[in-house]
Amino acid sequence: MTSTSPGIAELPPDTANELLQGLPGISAVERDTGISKDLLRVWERRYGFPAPLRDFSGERVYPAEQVQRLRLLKRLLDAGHRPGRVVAASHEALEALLRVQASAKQVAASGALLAQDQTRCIEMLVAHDVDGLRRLLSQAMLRMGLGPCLLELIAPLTGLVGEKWLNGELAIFEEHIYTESLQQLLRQALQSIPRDALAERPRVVLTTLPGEQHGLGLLMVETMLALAGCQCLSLGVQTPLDELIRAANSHKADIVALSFTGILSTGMVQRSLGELRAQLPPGVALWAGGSSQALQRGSGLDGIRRVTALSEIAGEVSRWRATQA
Amino acid sequence: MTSTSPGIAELPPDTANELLQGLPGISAVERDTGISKDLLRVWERRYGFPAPLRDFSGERVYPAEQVQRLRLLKRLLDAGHRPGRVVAASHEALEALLRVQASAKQVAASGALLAQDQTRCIEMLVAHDVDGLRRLLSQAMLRMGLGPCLLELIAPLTGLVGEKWLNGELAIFEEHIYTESLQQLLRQALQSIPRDALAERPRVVLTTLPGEQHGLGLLMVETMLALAGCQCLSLGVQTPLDELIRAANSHKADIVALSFTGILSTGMVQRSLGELRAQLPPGVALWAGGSSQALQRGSGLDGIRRVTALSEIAGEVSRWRATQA
DNA sequence: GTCTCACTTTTGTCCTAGACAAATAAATTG
DNA sequence: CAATTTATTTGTCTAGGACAAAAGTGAGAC
Repeated sequence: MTSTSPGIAELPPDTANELLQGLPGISAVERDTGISKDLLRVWERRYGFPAPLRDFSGERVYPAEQVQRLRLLKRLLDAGHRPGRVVAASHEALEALLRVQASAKQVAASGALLAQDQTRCIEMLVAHDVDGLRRLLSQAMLRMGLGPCLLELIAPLTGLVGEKWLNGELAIFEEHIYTESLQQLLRQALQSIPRDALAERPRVVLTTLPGEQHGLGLLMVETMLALAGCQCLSLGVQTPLDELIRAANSHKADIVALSFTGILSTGMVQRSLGELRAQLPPGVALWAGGSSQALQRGSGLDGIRRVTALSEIAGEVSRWRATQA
Repeated sequence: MTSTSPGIAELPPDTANELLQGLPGISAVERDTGISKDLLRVWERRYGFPAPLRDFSGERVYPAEQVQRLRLLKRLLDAGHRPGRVVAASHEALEALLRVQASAKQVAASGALLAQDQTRCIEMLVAHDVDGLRRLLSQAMLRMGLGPCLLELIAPLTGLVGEKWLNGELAIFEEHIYTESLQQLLRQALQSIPRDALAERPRVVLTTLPGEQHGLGLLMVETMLALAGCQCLSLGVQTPLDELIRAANSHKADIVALSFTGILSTGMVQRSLGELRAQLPPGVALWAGGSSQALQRGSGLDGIRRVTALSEIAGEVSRWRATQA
C-alpha cells in the first residue's frame, strides 16, 4: 500500500505505526522510571501529565521526551518536591527548580573538610576510572587508617554521591559503580580485621528491614562494630521482622542493629521498631541508625537506642560493655 | 466492645486484626513471588486461587501457606506446566507434581560429585555456624582451586540452598546468612585474581535488570569472567535499561552480560532483551545467563547469546576472542 | 516565638470487572 | 502424517472509584 491515498480520516496506517513503533508502553516506562503503572495512570488523570499517545488497540505509548521528563520528575520528588507542584509544571519551571537545587548543593558541599580527596574520588568516578577510584580509596585507607578513613572520607563521600545522583550530576550507573567499588573495599577491610573466635561480646546481629535496599550503610556499621571488637552477624538487606527475631534468638544476640536510609515511611519505621522491641527479649538492646527522618523524632522509641552517626558507634559499644560489667 | 456479642457478622474486630496482623498484602506478595498484582487478582477471579483474606478496609491479605504455594506454582509454571492445570489443582496434586520434580532433581544432584562437602556446608548453615561455613568454603577453595570450586561446589550448593528455602527447610534469615558468607568469599577471591591493567579484552559490563535482586549469580559470573582474563565492570543489581546502555557505551564494552533468576516474567525478560539488543551497537555482544525460563525458549532471542551454565563461560570467552581475531 | 494537636488536602495504592492480543492446544484439511 | 485453521487459555491493559496514610495548615497553649 502506497502513501498516495489522500483521505485524512484514512491516515496512512503505516506512517502512524511507524511513529508509534519502538516507543515504550506503560510497562517499559515503569521499569525505566521506577514509577508504578498505577501512578502513571493516576498522574495522567489528575495532572494531565504524562499525556501518552495510544497505539492501535488503545494502549498507552510514551514519547521519549515524556519519559525523560518523568525521570526528572522522579528526581525532584526524591528531593522532596510535591507531585501537585511539579508534575503539571511547565518545562521552564522544572528547569528553574533543577538549577536552584544544583546551586544549593554546591554551597553545602564546599563546607566539608577533606574536600580534596573527595573531589578526586568524584573525578575518578565521572571519568569511569574504576581502578583509579579503588586505588585512591585504598591509599587513603592505608594513610588514614580504617576507622578515620571511614568516618572522615567514606561516609561524607557517600553522602555527596547520593546528593549528586539526586540532582542529576551523576548517572544511576555511576552511583552503582561507586557502590560496587566501595562494597569491594569495605568487605576486604572487614576481613582484614582480626576476629577473636572466642566468644567476644557483644554479639551483634545487623540488617535492614524489607524495603531498605541499600547495603552500604550496613557495611559501614559492620566495619565500625568489628573495629570495636564486636562479633557481627550481618543478615544483609531486607530481613522480615519475624525472621530477624528468630535470627537474634538463635544467635544469642546482645544487640540488634538496624540501618535506615529514609526510603521507608516514618510510620512503618516506628511500627516496626515498636514491634521489634516488644518481641525481642528485654535483655537484647535494639539500635537504630541512619539518616531516616523517623529517627530524628524522639517519640515512641522507648527502649531503642538511636545511633545517628557512625562516629558514635565506638562509644556506644563501650557504654554497652560498661552496663554489662 | 467485648467478644460476648454473638453475631457472626459482628466478629470481634480485635481478634480479626490479631489474625491479619503481619500478613503480607498484594504488593509484598508480588515482591516475594514475582507474580504481578494483576496476575494475582486474575488468578483469584478465574481459578479461585489464591483466596486471600481481606483486612478491615477490604484489601487482600495473604496467609503464609498461600504465599508458599504461590512460590511453588511459580516454580511449576517455570518448569512448563500450564496455569489452568496447576493453579486450581488440589494440594495433593501439587505435592505429587513436586515429588516428580524433586526426584528428577535428586537424580541430578546425586550425579554431582562432592555431595559430602555440600552436605557439610548445609549442616553448618542450619547449625548457624557462620565461621565454620566460611572456613569450610575457604578450605574447599584452596583444595580445589577457585574455578573448580565454583563450578562443582558453590554453584550446585547455591541451587540446593535455594531449593531448601523454597521447601521451607531453610529459614529466610539462614538463606541471608548463606548469601552474605558467599558474597564475602567470592569478593575476596575476586580480588585475588590478578588483573592486567593494560587493555585486556574483552571488556564486559555485567548487571541484572530492575526487579532482579539477587547478586550472587552475578558475582559468580564475574569471577568466572575474571578467571578467563576479562576486564569486568559490575554495576551491581537492578540497573535500568537505558543506564545499562549508557554504561556499556561509555565503557566501550565488548560484551554486556545479564543474569536472570526467574523472578521476572518471561514477557518482561524477552521484551527487555529485545530492546537492549536493538539499542546496543551491533558490535557489542549480549549474553544472557541464569535459570530463567525465558532463556530456555529460543524464540525471539536473535543476536543474544544464551549462557545457561557457569561452565560455558570460559568457552564462550574463547569463542569471542576467536571471532575477533 | 515555638510547640502541639486537630483538621484539610494531597497522594499513592488498591479495588472491580471488562477487553483483547499473543501464545498454546485442538481440530480440520490436504 | 504434516500443515493450516479454529478455539481456548493466559497475561497485560483499561477505566474510574475509593480510601488510608502522609503532608500541609491553622488555632491555641506555653
